[in-house]
Amino acid sequence: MPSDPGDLGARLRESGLRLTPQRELILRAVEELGHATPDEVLAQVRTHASSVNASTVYRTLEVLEELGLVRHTHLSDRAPTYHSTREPEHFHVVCRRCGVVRSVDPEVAAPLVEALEREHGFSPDLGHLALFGVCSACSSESPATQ
Amino acid sequence: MPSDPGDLGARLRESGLRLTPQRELILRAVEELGHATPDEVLAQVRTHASSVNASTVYRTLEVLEELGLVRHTHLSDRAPTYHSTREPEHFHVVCRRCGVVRSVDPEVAAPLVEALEREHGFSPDLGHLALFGVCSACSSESPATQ
DNA sequence: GTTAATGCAAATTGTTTGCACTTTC
DNA sequence: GAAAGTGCAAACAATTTGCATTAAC
Repeated sequence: MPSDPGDLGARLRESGLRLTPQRELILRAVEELGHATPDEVLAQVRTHASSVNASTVYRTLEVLEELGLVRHTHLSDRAPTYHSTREPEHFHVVCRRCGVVRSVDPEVAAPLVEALEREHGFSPDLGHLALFGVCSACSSESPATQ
Repeated sequence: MPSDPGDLGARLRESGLRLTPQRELILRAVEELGHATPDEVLAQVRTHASSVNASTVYRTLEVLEELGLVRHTHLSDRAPTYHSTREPEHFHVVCRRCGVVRSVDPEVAAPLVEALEREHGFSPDLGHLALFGVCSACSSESPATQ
């Protein structure tokens, strides 16, 4: 699912921004990795190109997020992870014990979304959501341990 | 709702840990502040006591969390915020535009919890959850802007 | 040729660690 | 008085910023 550079260029130009090889490489890296921290994106870019600077990665991820081409979420207490918005919208569940991350169809959360809108006038953004907990494999293994 | 020092002391002793003035002050600060980052806790402690070291705040919040007396969640992309578990269990919704944080009864998310358990065998921990989105005041003000 | 974008190095922010000293039990 | 806890300073990780240089348009 490599990125279509024309699309990126068009989106950038709409906002008076410029298409650079770094921006193409960084978007491509995010798409290849699925979910990745800025550091991982940097490492991935370096497998293709000689080098890109870390600050360029941060600046570019910010730009790509403003353009709506990537999103970020927090899958750990450490660095955020970015993913392409070409993937269908989803939220994440993360197992605290084994660390496994699964993407979940937002439809599952529809009742929650409706209740929050109805009862609190609040429109949640599920794309940013990561829910921590314990997966089935881990809870059957050692139900007592938290 | 100041903390009962006897309770803290008892919990600590159960685990072979010691009751210190710093630990009392830090727990008290968290309870007074409602939701606070380590930095804010430090500042609050200093309004009572001459001084406590920042590393003691980090170490103590970790201990208090292990004892189940406080919990943390991520209400921003920056530092985590801690709150007392004396508050009834809740999760948080955060408005991206005005920054307002509201606590929500976990009952609202019961259908989501059940669906995740049924369909994915996943038991989510709502206490750690912060949902980002837009509150009613902000969405009526300027519905177009994200 | 203008202006945006990048690279680099230094500054910031949030957090952790090693170790000598202090305090609790 | 033994072991746990604290303070302090230094190390660390992730990110941001200022500014000179480079590249897109």
